Parts: sequence; C-alpha cells; structure tokens
Amino acid sequence: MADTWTITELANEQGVTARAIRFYEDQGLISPLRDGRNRVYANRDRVRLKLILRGKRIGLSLAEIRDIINLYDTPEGEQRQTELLRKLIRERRAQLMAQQQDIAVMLHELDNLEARL
Amino acid sequence: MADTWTITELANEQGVTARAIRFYEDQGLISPLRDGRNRVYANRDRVRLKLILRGKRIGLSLAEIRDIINLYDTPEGEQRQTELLRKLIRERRAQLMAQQQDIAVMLHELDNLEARL
DNA sequence: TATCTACTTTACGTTAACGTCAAGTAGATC
DNA sequence: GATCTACTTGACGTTAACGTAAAGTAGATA
Repeated sequence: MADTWTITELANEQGVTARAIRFYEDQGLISPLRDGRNRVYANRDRVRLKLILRGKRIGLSLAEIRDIINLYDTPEGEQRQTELLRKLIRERRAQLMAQQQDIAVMLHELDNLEARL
Repeated sequence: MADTWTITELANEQGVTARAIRFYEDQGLISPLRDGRNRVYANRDRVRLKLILRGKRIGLSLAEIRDIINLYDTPEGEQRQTELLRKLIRERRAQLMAQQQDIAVMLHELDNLEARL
C-alpha cells in the first residue's frame, strides 16, 4: 500500500473529480504537500478528504465541514477555547442526532409504504 | 386548530419563507387549492411540506424529494409498477441507512474529540 | 373612497459547488 | 528532440434553490 497519492489517484479511489479536490483546497479544507508544482497527498490528507466526503453525503455544506475540521485542528490544551469547543461539539452532536431522527422517520414511512404494496 | 392555512401562516409555522413554498410548487412538489388567486393549504399540504423540509434537512435535493413523493403518490394496486416501486424503496432505504452510518461515524469522532479535551 | 394589508405573478440577481475549456509545464518514452 | 502523459493555474460557464424587487389585485378598515 502506497503512502502517498497523486490527485487523480486519490480522486479515482474516492470517486470524485480532481477538480473537486482542488476546489476543497481553494476553500481551505485540505492542504497537501507539493513535489515541485504537483500536489502530493499523504494519509492524513486522505483521511481529511474522507471526512469531507462523509460530511457531504449527509448534506453538510463545505462551510459546515470546515467548521468541523476546525474543531479537529484546534491545538490541544488551549484552556480559554476549551469551553467554546465543548459547546460547538454539543451543538453539532445535537444537529446530527436530529438528522438521525429525520432519517428514522423517513425509514419508517418507507416501511409503511412497502407494507401497503 | 384551523384546518386550512395561508401561505404566510404555513411559512411562519414551518420556519421557511413563502417564496420557498411557492418555489416547491413550481417544482411540482406541492399543489394547494385556491380561493380565487390565493393559495389555501389543507392538512395534507402541510404534511407534504413537512416531508419536503425533512428531506432537505438530511441533505436530499428537491429532485430526490420529488422521487420519494412520487413513491407515495403512485396509485395502489398497479401490479405492473409494484415491483419497480419495491426496488426504488429498497434503494432509498439503503441510501438512508448508509447516511445513518455516516452520521454514526461522525458522532463517534465527536465523542473522541470531546474526550481529548 | 382612499389607504392598508396580504396576497399574487414576473423577472432578474445571488450563492455554493463544482464543470469545462484553454494554455502552459515537466518528466518519461519513442 | 518530438510526442505523450499527467499534472498545473486561470477563467468563464452551469445548476440548484431560492432572494429580492417591481407591479398589480382584492378585501378590510378609516
């Protein structure tokens, strides 16, 4: 298993276009190293991309995903920030759980629908 | 409890703009009756709007929501269509369950994050 | 009867998230 | 050394989902 990827390798693997990945970089969501002009993606970039795509699949905007990434990237032990971070995490968790609920309701309705057939 | 609503009443209640509701109508997602030129929303329209907004909250596009609505609106007992319907329902259910999974992973990551604080 | 309020339609504007050329470069291959 | 391949950086185009006037109407109220 390689430990670095080119942009097209990563794009193919993750099922997105290279253009999309470059766009995420423009938006400050991912920052690969360079080999000359060319982008080189390490595993942490790959993990980051997966996080982005997971966020997209559940309907988060890139701005919201950036907020979540910022939670991850905040230096540890910054006491002044900790309380704020906890709050943001709680809010995000509440939103995700509400989404779970919405999906549960929809699944239930699909069950009813199928039962009617 | 009233059994009909004006567009602004419904908009305020559901936390969206009247413009958005009219847009959903343009897209064929909802079809209220009229009192002269004015739209009159009955309870089934209200339920329909809730379905639309629930879909939006979990990141579905209006086109996808329309597909789901079409599942609901298909006349019962159309034997020829039944098998296709079952298939569409199964696919949609699979997608929703995948989304549940994505959300579960994110919730887990938030837990880890909070634990680090 | 004039004004106010809540609706209507029409139409152009806006933002997010890329798609789609165009033009250039750098390394490998014929 | 020319051609091929995989990258690069602009820059303009596109679609979805509304926002935002503009201009008109119909019923209630001063």
